[in-house]
Amino acid sequence: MQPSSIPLQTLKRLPLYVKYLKSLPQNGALNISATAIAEALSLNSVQVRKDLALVSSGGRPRIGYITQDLLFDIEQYLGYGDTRSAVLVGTGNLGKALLSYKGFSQYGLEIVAAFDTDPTLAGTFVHGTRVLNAQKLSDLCKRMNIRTGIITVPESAAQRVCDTLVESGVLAIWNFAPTKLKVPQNVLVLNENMASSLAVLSKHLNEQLYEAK
Amino acid sequence: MQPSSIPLQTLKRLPLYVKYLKSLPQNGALNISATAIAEALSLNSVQVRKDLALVSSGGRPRIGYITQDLLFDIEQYLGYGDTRSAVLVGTGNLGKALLSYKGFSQYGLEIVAAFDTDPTLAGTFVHGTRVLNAQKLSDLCKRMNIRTGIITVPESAAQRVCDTLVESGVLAIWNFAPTKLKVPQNVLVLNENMASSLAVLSKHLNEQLYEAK
DNA sequence: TAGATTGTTAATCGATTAACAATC
DNA sequence: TAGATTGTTAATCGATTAACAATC
Repeated sequence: MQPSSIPLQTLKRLPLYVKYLKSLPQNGALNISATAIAEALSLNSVQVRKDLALVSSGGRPRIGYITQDLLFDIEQYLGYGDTRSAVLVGTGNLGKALLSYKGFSQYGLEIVAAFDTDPTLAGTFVHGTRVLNAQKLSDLCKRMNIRTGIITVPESAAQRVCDTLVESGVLAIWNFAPTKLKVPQNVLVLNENMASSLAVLSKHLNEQLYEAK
Repeated sequence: MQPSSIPLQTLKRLPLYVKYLKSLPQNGALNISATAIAEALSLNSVQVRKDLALVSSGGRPRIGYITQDLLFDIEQYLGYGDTRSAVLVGTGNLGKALLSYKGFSQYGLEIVAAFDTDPTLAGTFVHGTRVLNAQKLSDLCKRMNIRTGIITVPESAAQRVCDTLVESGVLAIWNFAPTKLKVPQNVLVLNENMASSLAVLSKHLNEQLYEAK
């Protein structure tokens, strides 16, 4: 497999296709067209065709794709096949919310343990995931070859946690703390930025209310 | 004020500038340069200069901006001045996490009430916010002129909640349910899409692990 | 003055959309 | 066959980055 580089935006849309294909009735039509997918997801049909062409070669004019084959190809591409183990650090409200989120395994991610500095939490379970003392973070990551870390600690602790994760071999970090993490070049940090979203919402409202006058 | 249209990406970066400017020591330098901001946030300096020029005219060569004036201009632009009231629907784990998030008021958003269909929750408080029966959603939105709604209900209920919000005058919806909401053209829906983020993480890992071989 | 920093114009880049030939 | 659907090439669009003159 080539470490081929598809456009980032395409990559982000692939899970939408997976979700839609899975939502189709099992006893429905055998085939699905890019046009139909585009229609259902309110996307441009050329865009969908291009996306699909990048990860599958099963498309046939007039017929479309065999639904199950297409689904397989996309999941294959995304690497959903082999489930990835992840750790979550920080079992505050947001951490708990993520732990309770049922959808992760569907996307090939399994949170094998959660960590917190509060010693009274050690040994407890949150939504079925064991909480361990933060001191054990590095050990467990190394021992289990963990490559993905989710950071849901307060801003003040985020960089320290990040450093520990990186030092323990983690290569991808999903950061929910509102801070810019410093990492080596080979480590990917994905920031979930609520403030940016709020700015977009807020501005839209300003404009709507202004124009309404 | 014009309903001027700055680039979406600029809009998303503005909160980062606000946060950084607020983090500076009160007794520090009076001025700040776009160059310094860019450096601190790991952004391109031309990009920052362009962003700032769009919302402030206080920049002076060799000197930069007066920190407090710049902060005021950005916040002014974002409309953080007048706090916006919002409602949150669905007090599951994610809803609770958002309610506990202290940062909203900082961005001009105040969640005035939360709603849930579970009648046993009615009248309780979650992190200081009152939980009301979902039946009262429409009434309260209309009465309080609520323009922003946050949806943290399961996918199956999301569209129904969305319809109620829109019918009650809400113009901006922050959707955490993994579904595409149908709304009139003047309503903005901002989707918080965890699956897309996971796809990006997952792919990066594939490549890292592949290349490492 | 010298040079750091601004704002702006032009070039580049990445993604979307339009146009269209190929094909089942 | 006719026409729906594919994949691809070209045009457009939006954002980033480079180059540079203006200025304090």
